Amino acid sequence: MARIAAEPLRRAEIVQATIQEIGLAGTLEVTVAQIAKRAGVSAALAHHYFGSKEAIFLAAMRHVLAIYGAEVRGALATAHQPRARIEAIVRVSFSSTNFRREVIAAWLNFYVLAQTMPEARRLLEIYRRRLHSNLTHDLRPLVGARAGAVAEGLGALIDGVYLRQALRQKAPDRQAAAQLVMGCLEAEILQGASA
Amino acid sequence: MARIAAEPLRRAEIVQATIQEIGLAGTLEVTVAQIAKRAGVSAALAHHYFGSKEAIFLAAMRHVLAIYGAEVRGALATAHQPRARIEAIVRVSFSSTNFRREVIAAWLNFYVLAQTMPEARRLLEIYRRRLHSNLTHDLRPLVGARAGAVAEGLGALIDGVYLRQALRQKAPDRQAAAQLVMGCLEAEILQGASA
DNA sequence: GTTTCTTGATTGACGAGTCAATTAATCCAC
DNA sequence: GTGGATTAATTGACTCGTCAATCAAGAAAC
Repeated sequence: MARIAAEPLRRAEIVQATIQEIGLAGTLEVTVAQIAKRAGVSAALAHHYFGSKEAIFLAAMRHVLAIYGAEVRGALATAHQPRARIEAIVRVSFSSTNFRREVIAAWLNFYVLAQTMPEARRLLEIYRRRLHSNLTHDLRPLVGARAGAVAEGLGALIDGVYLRQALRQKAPDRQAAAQLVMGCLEAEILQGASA
Repeated sequence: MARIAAEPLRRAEIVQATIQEIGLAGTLEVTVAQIAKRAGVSAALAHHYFGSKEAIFLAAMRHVLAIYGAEVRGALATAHQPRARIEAIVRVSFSSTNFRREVIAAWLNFYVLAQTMPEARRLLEIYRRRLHSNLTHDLRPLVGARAGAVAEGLGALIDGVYLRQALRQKAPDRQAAAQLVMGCLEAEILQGASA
């Protein structure tokens, strides 16, 4: 038995390589051989640990979502006012991490996967529910009972703005993206105040 | 020479079959043979008319965008008040046509394509510019100088809401989607009035 | 000497694109 | 009108390549 557990290490390397290859191709049309080569192992080993290509993709998806989740938690840890916390979430959603080529490719392809792979759809649902829950919590003091509905809108807006920035010819303008979303939030808060 | 021009007819059939196959697979991982079979022709003929699989996909993308554009024009033709015109655009974006399985699959996969195929990105840009221009035009009377910025936000919101509705487990709630977007519009108008 | 790690080799299948050949419609010269 | 020339429409068969998954067997650790 190899003393140090090789399995977790290899798995991580393969997941990392998968994300990089997806970023390079822009597609899920990457071969297990390419992934394995980048990870410095044989294709057979990748199959040995994951069982199938599909499982490799799912592991990669979980990894990307986990990183996003960790970033959000990190940003929330230092923000305490409701508005600041919402802005933290928005900024993380448009962080440079999330606009790296591989991450963009991962998200877009996960949307495609979610159509036909129940597990992929489930993962996406989890991401959305957590975002919704975070937003609703901090919106409550700002817009009261409308918090849930506004969170729904803000979540969709974040996705939409991300999509548009990700597919621009020019480099993404993260500042503008955040401002657009925060501007919409201001409008919703004002409406709440005047209603 | 075949009297009746067979080419346009065949091309249309192949494009139609392509969209259906993409919808069925959820992916662009459909073979030319599958497409051709559904269109009732040989794979060789598809290659003969389009030259490559990539060209077939682009033609399908153009077709989906053209239909969307036509629907928008149709809806705008009967709406004359600014607010009604904007609502018409929103409703068309969430029309049952656009939530058909094939159309959803087409859009999601075109996003993926746009990362690496300049022509696909260009087509997407055209769709966005037209949407932006339509919205800005009708927003002017409602929010004045902020029309451009608000149009940007509404456009992104439409995309985001569409994405979320398209990937829900449950059937898309078109009514709720439209209301969410229109609600956001109201907030923006109120903000304009109070500023 | 047993367990884990690792791979080369292989299998069995599929797929994009090419090509030569077949069919059939249209034209034109007479 | 008629028969050959022309051109478009169409395909089956083929090429060359790829790829996911399997397996048996080789290292290496304990």
